[in-house]
Amino acid sequence: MAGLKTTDHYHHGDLRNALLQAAERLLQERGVGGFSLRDVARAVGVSHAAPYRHFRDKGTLLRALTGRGFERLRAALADAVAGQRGPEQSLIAATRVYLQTTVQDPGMTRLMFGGVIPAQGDDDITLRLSSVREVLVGIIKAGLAVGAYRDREPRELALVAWSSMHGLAMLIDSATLDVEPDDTEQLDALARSVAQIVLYGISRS
Amino acid sequence: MAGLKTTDHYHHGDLRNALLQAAERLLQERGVGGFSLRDVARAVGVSHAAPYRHFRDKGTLLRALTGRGFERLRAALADAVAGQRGPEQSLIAATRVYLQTTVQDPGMTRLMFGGVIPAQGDDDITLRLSSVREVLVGIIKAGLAVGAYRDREPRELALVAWSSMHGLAMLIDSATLDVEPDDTEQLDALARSVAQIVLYGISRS
DNA sequence: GGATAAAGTTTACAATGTAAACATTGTTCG
DNA sequence: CGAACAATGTTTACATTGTAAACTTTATCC
Repeated sequence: MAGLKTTDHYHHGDLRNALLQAAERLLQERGVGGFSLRDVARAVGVSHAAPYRHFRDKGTLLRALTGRGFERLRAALADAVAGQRGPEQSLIAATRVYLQTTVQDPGMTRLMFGGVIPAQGDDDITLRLSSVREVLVGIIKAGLAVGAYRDREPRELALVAWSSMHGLAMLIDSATLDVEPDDTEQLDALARSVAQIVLYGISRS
Repeated sequence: MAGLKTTDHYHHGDLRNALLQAAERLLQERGVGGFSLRDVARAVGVSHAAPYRHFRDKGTLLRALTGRGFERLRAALADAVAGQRGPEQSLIAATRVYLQTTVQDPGMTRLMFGGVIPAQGDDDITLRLSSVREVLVGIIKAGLAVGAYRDREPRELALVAWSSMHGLAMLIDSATLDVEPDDTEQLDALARSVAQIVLYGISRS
């Protein structure tokens, strides 16, 4: 049985998770560049080659991290949607949360959406990603069920909503838009503005 | 006078531009990762330290490249808008071109919007970037002038349009959406779909 | 025509990702 | 119980990279 004593002996006990955790912290602090496997090893207090017993290479570790990121995004979205009354409020809330989650941790966001990682081919990521999509599609379907939206494929409408919130998030994250990431008021205002117009756009005229 | 003879002597003649050109090609071929200054130097046939006479460091070269990217995007957008009749067609055309330009060269796109570079503080980039924005704002203003759109700040409406096309582009570029980058038909269809709904959204009901 | 600046080169170094060989610990089966 | 074996760490080694420093060659200017 794996001892929880975390004795600083030869075997760590739960190195894989410790590495992921440290990596996540470093990612937040120094961004996706300036992120070295050796630093991660150092942070955990283990030799620089030790991570290779748990991850084939740097990319594999990063991919595992990415999975966590998508899972958190999914959870945040699902939470946001859960507490809302109608599909309209849901979409606005989702947009707000998407923006917040994504701007709050730029390192993770870049990892997830920056194309650093070959996400294709990774089943875990593909799965979690489609879970994120499903939340958005779910919002749209709810609206369609009430007859509030234009009669189109749910996926098509969801894609527009997703693109809008995602684009806004990326523009902010890449500093293309000059927005203070900590100014939640401004963030919420932007989210509402965009979500509102998307709602106009997908609603029956 | 700077000789154009390009003799392979000690002095290259126009190394700065040669480096940028080679760098752009490498960026396309190998992406923003796997992009080494030394490779660039090699490609031009010059010692690995030579680039430092023209660029303070790797980041500076990349920033110069980024500038080119934004300029091309601006030009492409301006061109697309120029040949259109009304603001509606302009927006659709702009979306299509934005998508195309951005998906066609993922390396450059990631460089421009991937947050690899500290774009803030670079006057050149800031300028070119706001030129891009101005094209979009221009489209909106044209629509507002005809009284076609909701009475809001042009910048607000432009932001929605920008977010939508940008988000769609980024989702495709990051392989989050499973779209063949070469399938221009599908790309155009997506662009039209998104632009159409944005138009619905910003139009007077 | 010689001083000086500009543009290249060579040499050097520290950091990184990763492979290979080795060491230590936990586990399993006679 | 103890010996084989697998799992998990460590050390050593190497090629690649970014970048600094010292040196060399060419162009320019009085």
